[in-house]
Amino acid sequence: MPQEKEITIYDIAKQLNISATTVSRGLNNNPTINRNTRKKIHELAKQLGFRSNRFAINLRKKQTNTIGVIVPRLNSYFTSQVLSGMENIATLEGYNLIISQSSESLQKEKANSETMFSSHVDGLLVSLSSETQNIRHFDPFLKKKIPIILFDRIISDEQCLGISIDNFKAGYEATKHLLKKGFRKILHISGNPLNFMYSERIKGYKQALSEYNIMPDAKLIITKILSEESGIEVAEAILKMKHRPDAVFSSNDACAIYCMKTLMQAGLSIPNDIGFVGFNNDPMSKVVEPNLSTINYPGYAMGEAAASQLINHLNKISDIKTTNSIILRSELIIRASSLK
Amino acid sequence: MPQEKEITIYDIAKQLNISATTVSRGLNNNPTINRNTRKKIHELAKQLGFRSNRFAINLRKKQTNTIGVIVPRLNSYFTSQVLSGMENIATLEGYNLIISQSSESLQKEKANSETMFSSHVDGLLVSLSSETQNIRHFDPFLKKKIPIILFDRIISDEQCLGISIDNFKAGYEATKHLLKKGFRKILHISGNPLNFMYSERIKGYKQALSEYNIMPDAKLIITKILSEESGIEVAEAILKMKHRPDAVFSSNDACAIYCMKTLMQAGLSIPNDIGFVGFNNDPMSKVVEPNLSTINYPGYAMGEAAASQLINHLNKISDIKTTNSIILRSELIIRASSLK
DNA sequence: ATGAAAGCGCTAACAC
DNA sequence: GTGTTAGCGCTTTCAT
Repeated sequence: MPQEKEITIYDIAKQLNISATTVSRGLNNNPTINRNTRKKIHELAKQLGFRSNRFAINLRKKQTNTIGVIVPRLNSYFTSQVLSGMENIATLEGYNLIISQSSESLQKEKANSETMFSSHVDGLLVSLSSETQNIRHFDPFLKKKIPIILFDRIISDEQCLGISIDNFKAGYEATKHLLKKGFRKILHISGNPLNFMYSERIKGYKQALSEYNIMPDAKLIITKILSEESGIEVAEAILKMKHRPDAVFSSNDACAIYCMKTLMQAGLSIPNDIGFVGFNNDPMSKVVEPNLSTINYPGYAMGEAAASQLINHLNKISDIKTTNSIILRSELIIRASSLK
Repeated sequence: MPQEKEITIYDIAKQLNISATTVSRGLNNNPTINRNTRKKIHELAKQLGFRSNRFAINLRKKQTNTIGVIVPRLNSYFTSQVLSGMENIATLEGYNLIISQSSESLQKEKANSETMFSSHVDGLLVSLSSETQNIRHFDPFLKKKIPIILFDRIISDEQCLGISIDNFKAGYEATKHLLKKGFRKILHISGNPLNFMYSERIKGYKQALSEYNIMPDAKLIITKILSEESGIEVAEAILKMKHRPDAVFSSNDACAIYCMKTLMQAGLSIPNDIGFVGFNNDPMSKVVEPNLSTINYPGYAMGEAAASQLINHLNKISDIKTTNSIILRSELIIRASSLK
């Protein structure tokens, strides 16, 4: 199979005895070009197997039709949902996605952003690493008016649109639900509260408690990295407590599930001894027995929203700057783990 | 914040009173350039906020440092593992990943491949859609000697390296294990057997049976799309059977789990009434009770292997053509669901 | 309705 | 060790 030479608009021009300019215009369906000429151009292009060279186009137009995506980790169910939503919109709109993960490291996030920058992405979709406290490392993009949309793990910033759920409301609803079901001493497993999304959930948790005249107890708010292991650790801590909580609200399903399982192994009954509500609606939450009540976190919708907002902005259909945040609907899913 | 003009090597050249060529060489650390000059160039570049224009480079070099990835679906645990492995290697080696999903549709797979083609990816990493029976739609790549590596969902092809596990062996080991534990009437839930990976597993299943002098029974091999729903359907079918199987080997964990759960709800005991082995080692398999025995499917390692093979080929360190397939180690993980 | 010419930013051959 | 020159493939003035 011989390596074929790449066909260019000049090849088409030569064969048709017209100029490259005309070919270029014809290919782009510029209406100033005669219908007939256009048709001929398209036909020959197809016949010769012409494919336009994106790099020449990019070089000229200074636009790449590429969107950069940076996520904390690729190997999570939530991320895969988000990417799926983004990919659908991007493909539909003729954009490519280039994707990288920060592995929850600020340093890697910076490195990724540099790569994205020198790849001249048209826009950026970012979910911040857990280490990230500000977004000054994205300033080069902002300086060049390259739009950035933050999603899920966001930081409030004048320049960037943020897309997330109402974490306060979610935390409030989860806690309120447990209270309604008669649970009173509710332990909360949180991620790093320096992170806006976790601090909001804590606020919601406290608000719900206050409505039942319960003073939040600092010892009942445990900060963890929300892994399976930390779920087990929390369970072990609970087992050692003199006055055990009667419910747990965890900011993550995996953590909740392994906590539950460890407690059950120790002989406790869920939800009778301890009720549980998780967060994310991971597929695991429907598998564990009893099924875990949780907050549905709309990953796919979030991916779609982020991508279409960005593309609309790029196409000047809308302007990110006029909106500062978009709140997606999340909802409490009540299952057996919180029904005494 | 004013939109800054893009800095080019000419700007650097002018300020340093040297030629653009020297700047280019200096930036690329070409040793023919004086150490001192190089240092000056790098310093000024940094100071001016210079970023090289990939498109000019690509246009010249006809190489994009971009790898295209096409997967059947983005929103799966396995895929997310694979991508994570690929991303790590690619970033390390200075390659970008552009990612798209076929949604198990041949037509979308073709469309994706065209986009990748016109994006001039340096190479392609593909896991085929369930509809795909041959890879002729990738011929344009092969004609241009753009390397393609197939992974997971592969088809045997002269031109492409395939990376997968030994599906025959995995099917054999899963079945053999059940037989060893005393199960004799083993139902197998398979994906579409036109697909090589599933047909191999079936062969392994049959081989194990034959070693125990058990004739495979066509009614005990059920072809499904391997979703949660099909797991439930299979369970319902089993409940209606006169002579029920005493074990199930499912080619997918989710399917196995929902089958198990449905049977348990109907009062059957796992593994005493029916033993179970799944496939993939999904996180769910460690959550369900009893824990599901399964085949560990090394997604992360597969992603790494595929990416590094491709990059080595691109860097002429190795040649894909000399290898035709790479088999990754998979292993049986024995848990409670198959221990009578 | 079409074309000529210039240039996007970079690198590689060839010179010195 | 460094510079000159040409050209990658395309689009976009400005002409006609």
